[in-house]
Amino acid sequence: MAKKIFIGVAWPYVSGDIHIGHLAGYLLPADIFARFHRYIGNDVLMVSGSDCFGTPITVEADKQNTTPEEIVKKYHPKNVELFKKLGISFDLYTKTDTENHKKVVQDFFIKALEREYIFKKKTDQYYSGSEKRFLPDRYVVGTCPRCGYEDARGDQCDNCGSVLHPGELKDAKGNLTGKPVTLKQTEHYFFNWPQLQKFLEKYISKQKKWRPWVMNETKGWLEKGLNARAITRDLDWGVEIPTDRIPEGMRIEGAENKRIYVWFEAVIGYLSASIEWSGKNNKDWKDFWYNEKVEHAYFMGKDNLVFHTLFWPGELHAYDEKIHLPDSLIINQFLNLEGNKFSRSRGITIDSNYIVDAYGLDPVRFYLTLINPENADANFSWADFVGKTNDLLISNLGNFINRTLTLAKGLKFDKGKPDSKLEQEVSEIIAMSKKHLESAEFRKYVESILSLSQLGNKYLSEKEPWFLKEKNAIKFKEIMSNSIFMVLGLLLLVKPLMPESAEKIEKMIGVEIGSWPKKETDYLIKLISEVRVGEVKHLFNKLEDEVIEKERSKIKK
RNA sequence: CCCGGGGUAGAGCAGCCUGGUAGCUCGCAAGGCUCAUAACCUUGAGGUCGUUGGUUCAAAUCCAACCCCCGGAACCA
Repeated sequence: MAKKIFIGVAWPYVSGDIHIGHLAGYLLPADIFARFHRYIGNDVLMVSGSDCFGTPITVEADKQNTTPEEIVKKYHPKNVELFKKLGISFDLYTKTDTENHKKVVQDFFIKALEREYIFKKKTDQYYSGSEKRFLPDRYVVGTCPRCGYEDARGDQCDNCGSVLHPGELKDAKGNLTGKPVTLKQTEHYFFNWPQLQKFLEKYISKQKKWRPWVMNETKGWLEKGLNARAITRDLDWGVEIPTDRIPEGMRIEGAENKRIYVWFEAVIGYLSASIEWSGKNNKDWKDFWYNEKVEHAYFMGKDNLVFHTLFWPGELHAYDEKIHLPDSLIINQFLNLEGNKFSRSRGITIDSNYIVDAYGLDPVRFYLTLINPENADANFSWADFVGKTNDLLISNLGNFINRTLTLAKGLKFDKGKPDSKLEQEVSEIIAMSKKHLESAEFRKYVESILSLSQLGNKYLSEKEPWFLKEKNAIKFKEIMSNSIFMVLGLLLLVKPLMPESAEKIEKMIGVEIGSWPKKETDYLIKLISEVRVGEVKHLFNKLEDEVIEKERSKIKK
C-alpha cells in the first residue's frame, strides 16, 4: 500500500545566504510534507542540492578573489550543516558540480539533441572587449532607442517597457565596468520550446493539484507562446558541452569555451540526485521515475515557477516520453521582512542559523509555517513573531499540554472510551489536519492543531478538574483521561511540524507514536492507559518584548 | 506596455469561483477562573470590504475603467 513520493526541493545557490525566506518559502513546507508522508508509511525520496554554477557563483568568486571551485568548497558544507540543524530531512542533499551530475546532464543533453529538441543557431551578443567576454543582456545598459531612457537594459527598457534585441541599445556599455560593449557573433544550442507547446498545453490541462494562481501564471506563459531559448552560454564555469558525443554536423564552433547554462542544467539535478542516492543506498532510482504509482511533488518560490511548471516537464519529455512528470508544484509567494524585501546587501535579512540558535528550532518552524506565503506574499515581523510565539504556541498549545500533564502527574489510567462528543471533535480535527497535510495547505494545518489545543483549554476550564482532585477522584481521573486523549492527539499532529517538541512530549508521557495509525482515535484511546506522566517541563520559553526592539535594530534600513 | 498575485477592523488573514448588508486569529476592553509559562474561559468595542461607475430586488462577491504594492526566463525564495 505504500506509495512512492518523490519530493524535489529547489536548489539554492551554493554561495547564497539561506535566510528565513528560504525556510518559509520552500524548505520547511517540503520537510513537513516529507515527514508527513514518511509518517503515514509512504516511501519518500526527498532530494536537493547546492546549485554551483551560474553567474552569482563566479561573481562571488571574483569578489573574494578566488575560484568558483573554492566557493563551492567553502559554502556547500555550510549548507549541509545548516539543513541538518534545521531538521530538513533530505534523503540526499548534493551539489551540481559532481561528476555524476555532469554526466547525467550531458546524457540528457545528448538525448534531447538526438530527439531533435535542440538546434544550433548563430546570434549577435554583447561582447565586452575590456573584459574579453560576452555579457548577458541584463549586464548591459544604454539608452533606449524608443523613449530615450538612459538606464535601459540590454533586453528591456524599464521605463517604456519595450523589449529590446541585441544591438538596439544606443551607447551600450557593461553595467559593472561602464566600458563600451560591441556586438559579436556567437553560436549556441537552443532548446526548441515551440515544438513542445502542444505537449505542454495538454500536460497543463491534466493537472489538478496546482494552486490556482500557479495555474493562471503558467497558462499566461503558454498563451503568449514559448520561444526557443539558448541553453548554452559563453562561460568557463559550468557543465561542458559533450562535443565528442555530438554528430559532426551538429557541433558548434568554440564549444570548449561554452557551457550548458544553469536554467537548463540545474533542474536536471532532481534526476541526477536520485541516481546518486540510489547508488549510495543500493536502491533503484527508476522506482521513483518510471513507475505509474509514484507521485512527484516539487517545492519552490514563485521566482522559480516557469522553470518547474513548463521547462522541467518539457525537458523531461524531450529526454524520455516515458519518464514521470511533476504532479504537484507547491509554489510559494515571497516572505518579506518588516515590510521590505530580503536583501543581503542592504542588511535586510535574518540568518537561519542565528534565529534557530537564539529562539529554538520549533518556534521558528511553527511561526514560519503559520505565516507561510502560500497564496500571497507574507510578512515576517519581530513583533508578530514574539506575539504569535507567546500567544499561540505557548499560551494555547504549550499551556494546554503543560496544565494537563501537571494535573495528570502520577495518575494511572484505565482502559476505556473518552467522552464521545469529545472523541468526535478530536477525530474531526485529526481528519482535517491530515487533509491539509495531503494537499500541502500548511497554514490550515497549523490552525487545525491550534483548534485542538483550544478545544482542550476550553474543556479544562469547563470541567475544572482541579476542584475534583480531592473530592471526586473517579471523576477527576475521567476528565484527565479525556485531556490526555487530546494531548495524544496533539502529539500525533505536531510531529511533522515540530519534531523536537514531539519527542519532548513523548518523553514526558512515556508513550511514543511511531507511525500515523490507520484509525487514529481508536489508536490514541488505546494509548491512554499506557501514559505515565513523568517530569513535566515547559516545551517553549516565553519571549520578552525587548526582543522586538533588539532584533529590529539589527535590520538596517 | 504585457502576464500573474495582492489591496477586507490596530496587525495578520479567510470569504469572492456557486451574489443575499462581513468572518477567523492576535491585539484591545470588561467579567469569570486559578491547574497552568500574568496563562486559560466568556462577553464586548472596532470595518463606507483600494477608487469610480455598471448589472441586479440584492455585490466584498459578477462586469468595466482606474490607482497602489509584489513577482516575471540578469541576480533573488
